[in-house]
Amino acid sequence: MSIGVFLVDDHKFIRDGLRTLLEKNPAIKVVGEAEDGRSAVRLADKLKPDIVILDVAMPDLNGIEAARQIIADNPDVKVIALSMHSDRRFVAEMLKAGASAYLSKDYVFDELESVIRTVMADKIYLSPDISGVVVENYVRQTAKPESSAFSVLSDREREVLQLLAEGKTAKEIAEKLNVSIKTVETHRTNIMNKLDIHRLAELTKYAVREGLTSL
Amino acid sequence: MSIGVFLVDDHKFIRDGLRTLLEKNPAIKVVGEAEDGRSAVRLADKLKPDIVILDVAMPDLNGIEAARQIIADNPDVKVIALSMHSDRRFVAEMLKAGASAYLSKDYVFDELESVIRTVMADKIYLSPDISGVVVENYVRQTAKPESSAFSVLSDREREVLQLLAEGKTAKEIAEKLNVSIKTVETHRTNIMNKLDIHRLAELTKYAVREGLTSL
DNA sequence: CTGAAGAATCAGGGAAACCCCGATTGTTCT
DNA sequence: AGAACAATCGGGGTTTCCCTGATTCTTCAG
Repeated sequence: MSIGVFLVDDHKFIRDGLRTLLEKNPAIKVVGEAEDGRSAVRLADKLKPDIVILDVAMPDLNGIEAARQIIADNPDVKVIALSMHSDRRFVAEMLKAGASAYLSKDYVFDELESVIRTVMADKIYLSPDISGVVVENYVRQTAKPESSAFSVLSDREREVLQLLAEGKTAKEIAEKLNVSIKTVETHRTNIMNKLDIHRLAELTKYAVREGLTSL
Repeated sequence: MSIGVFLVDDHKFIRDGLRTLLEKNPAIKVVGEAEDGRSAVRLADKLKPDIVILDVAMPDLNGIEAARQIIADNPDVKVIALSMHSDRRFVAEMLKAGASAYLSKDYVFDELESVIRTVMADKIYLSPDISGVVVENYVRQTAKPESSAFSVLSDREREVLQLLAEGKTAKEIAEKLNVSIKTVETHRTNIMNKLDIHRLAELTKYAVREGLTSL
């Protein structure tokens, strides 16, 4: 039986590239695609893939958050994270979220097959440039209490923060999340209190720094 | 008679470093310092320096805008721009603003004296890594119509945009600029219309991309 | 020189955001 | 079981946002 792969990336040409690459291997079948985190979470439940290949930075719901939710819903799925940059925070958080592999896009086309073999064997795969980051972080792990959004904010709050930083109004967020405006406003207030940032502009910059949204 | 130099940088340690460096030369006298663009403009009028050494990225009023205003008020002054990065846009805009020199901070300590000699002789000085950028830009100048904030927005609008992106409210900006809140709000509206960006979050990200503010 | 265009200034008014309350439900951890 | 926290909603008041319209002044081309 073939390995079902689900592709999630906001750039179509990358999805196409991955699909082409993967379909050269008859043991692999691409069962679906998504271009943002939210639909990825939704589709993952339906498609029941063996592997999700997931971009770290995406609109609407970022890759880390999406990974968290996908893995929570489907404990057996293997998540392979793709990233443009080898940003420390992303790597750490992705792995905490339960990803099985993290590779920078430069290496994707060379490594993808061996990555899939590795994760299917329940092992962790890191591309060469990432391993360094992980080790380095591991070494000085005791030094920093690792504050940042990912520890202070709850999942939902990070989600709201990302949408806020993408320019959505409370109303739009409420509609998207299917909750009341008041709920979103409460989240916003709580976020601002937790971070001690009371200006939308500063919040936006914070979100960019934290990788919750891109410029 | 000695050459009067006015130092403008938001990092004290850089001002200190420059001062130490400059004062080794008896022909040079540091006549003052400022740590943001707005006070730089104000002080430049009083101090009447021969040379202003100006950081490109600063809070409140950025270096490019400050250079524009300082040169407008004091046509004879020589502006030496300092920059962390050799960003194309900054270089181009700084030179358009009338700066006499542009050097990346890596080179400051080696070159500063010869830079001062050069600009005092009414010549333009570019540090090695910058010259390349300028030439490159010159080569492909015909290609791009060079849109970006610097051509669409008026001086005042850029100023307001920067303050907005720094998290200031309309009220605070109004106080700082000594105009009515309504004026600032109109500027904001005009900015949004010109850029076709109608969300503060997106505006903030735009300002960061354009280098009007930093993360 | 004159009219058009742009820049800077300000006001009114409706929508949205912000903020301080309080409240319920469910989970999790001690 | 109780405490702590997350997520959900509501009331109600202040402030900010944002759009429309309007005036003055400068600039610049015809």
